Amino acid sequence: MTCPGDPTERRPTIGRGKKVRDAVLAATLAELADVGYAALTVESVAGRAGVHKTTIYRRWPDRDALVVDAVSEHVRTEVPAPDTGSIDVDLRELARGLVRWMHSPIGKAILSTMVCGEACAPEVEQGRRDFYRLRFAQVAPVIQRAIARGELPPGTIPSEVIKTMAAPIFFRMLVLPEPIDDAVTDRAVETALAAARAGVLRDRSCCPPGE
Amino acid sequence: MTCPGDPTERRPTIGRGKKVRDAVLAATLAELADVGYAALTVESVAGRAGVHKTTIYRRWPDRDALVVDAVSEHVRTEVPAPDTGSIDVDLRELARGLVRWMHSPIGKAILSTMVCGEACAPEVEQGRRDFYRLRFAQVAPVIQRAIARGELPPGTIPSEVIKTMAAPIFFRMLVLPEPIDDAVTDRAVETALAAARAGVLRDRSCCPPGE
DNA sequence: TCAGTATCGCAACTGGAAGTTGCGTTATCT
DNA sequence: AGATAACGCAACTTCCAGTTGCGATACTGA
Repeated sequence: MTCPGDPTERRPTIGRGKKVRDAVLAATLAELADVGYAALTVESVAGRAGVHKTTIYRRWPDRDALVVDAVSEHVRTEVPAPDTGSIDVDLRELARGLVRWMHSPIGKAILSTMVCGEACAPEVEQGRRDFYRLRFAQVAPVIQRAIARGELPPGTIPSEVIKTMAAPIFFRMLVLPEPIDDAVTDRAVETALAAARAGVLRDRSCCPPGE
Repeated sequence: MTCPGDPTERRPTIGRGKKVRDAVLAATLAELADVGYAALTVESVAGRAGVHKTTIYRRWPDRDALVVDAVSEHVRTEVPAPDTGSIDVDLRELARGLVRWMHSPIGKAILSTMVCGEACAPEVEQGRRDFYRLRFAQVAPVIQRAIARGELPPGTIPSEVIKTMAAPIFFRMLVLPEPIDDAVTDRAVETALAAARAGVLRDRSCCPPGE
C-alpha cells in the first residue's frame, strides 16, 4: 500500500512512460476524428502511435477509458468569452467559434464520442454532462453582461440563451445533417436573441410575466 | 432469369415467410429501442424473434439492411398536421407529438438508428435524409396556413420554423441529454414563434429586410 | 390428399476486433 | 553499471458478423 508522497513509491509514468502516453492519446484523437467513435479500434490506435496493443491495455482498462482519457484532456480547454459591448456581436462570435470547433479535428473527435445516444459507457455519459456544464458556465458571463447592459430582459437565463443558439447548429450537424454556413449560424444567433428579447428565456418561477 | 409478372416466377415470401419477416422486424425494433443501434446484434434479434440467425442472413444482406428495413416501415407513418386556426396551439401540438414520439419505443428505435453521427451506412444516411424531408413536408402546411392568416410574416420558410422548434428538443434529448418536460417543449415553441415573428426565419433572397 | 419446392433450423466454419497472459527486451533512474 | 519498471511480442480466449452445406418442415398447387 503506497500513499502519495511515500518515498518508497515509484511514480507510475515517468520518462518513457509519458512519451508513450502522449503518443497514444494523440493517436486516439486522430483516429476519433478520422473514423469516429464507433469504428475506432485499439489496434489502429496502437499502430498509429507506433506502440503495441498490449501497452495500451496495460495503461487503460478498456477502449472506453482510453477514449474518455484522450477526450477529457481537451475538454477543459478555455473558450474565450468575447466582450465587445454588444450581445449581437458577442453571441455571433461564440456561434462562429462553435462552428469552427465542430469542424476541427479535435471537435469532431469529441463530438463523435459524445453523440452516442443513450447507449454509451457511464464514464462517457458523465464526461459529456461535465463538458457541456463547463462550456455553458464559461460563456455565461457574455449573457450576464448583456443583461446588465439592458440588452436582454432581466431574469433571462444565460444557459438557455446559449442552448437556444447552439441547438440549431448541433441539430444540423448531427441530426439532419446539413452543411452549416454563415447564414445558418447567423440565423441561430438571431433566433436566440429574438427569443431572449421576447422574454421566452426568462426564469418564470421568480418573475411574473410582465408583458 | 425471371421477370416481374413471369408466370414461372415464385413469389419470394409467401405463407410462412411473411410471419417470419414480421417477427424479425418487430424483434429488430424492440432490440433497437432496448439497446440501441450500436449494441444491436443479429443473434439477439434472432433469439427474440424465435428464429435462427441464418434465416435473417438469408433475407437481409447484412445488419444495416435489416435495421433500415425494420425502421423504414415506420418512417412513412402519417403525422397529423393540426389545424386549430392558431399557430401557437398548432405548433405546440406538433412539439408535444414530437416529444411523445421520441419517448415511444418506435421513436427511440428510429432515433438510435439515425443518430450515428457521420459513421453510418449510406443506406442509413439516405434514409435519414428522406425521413426528415418527409416529416418537414408533412407539417409545412401548418406554417403556411399561419402565414396566410397573417400570424407569421410573409416569406417565412416553413421548414425553418419546424427546425427551430425541433432543434432544442433534439438537442436536449440527444446531446445534453436532459429530461424534456412541458416547460422545455413550450419554450421551444415560443422560441420558434418569436424568431419567426421577428422575421429571422424569412427567405432573405427574395424579400428585402422591411424592418 | 399428396408430391414438389421454397423456406427454415442447425451446426460448423472464417474473419476481425476486444481483451488477456507469459516472457523476453529495452529504457530509465539511482 | 545494475536494478526495475515499462515495453514488444506472440499466442491465446471470447464475441459477433457473415457464410456454407445439409437435413427437416411447412406451404402451394394440382
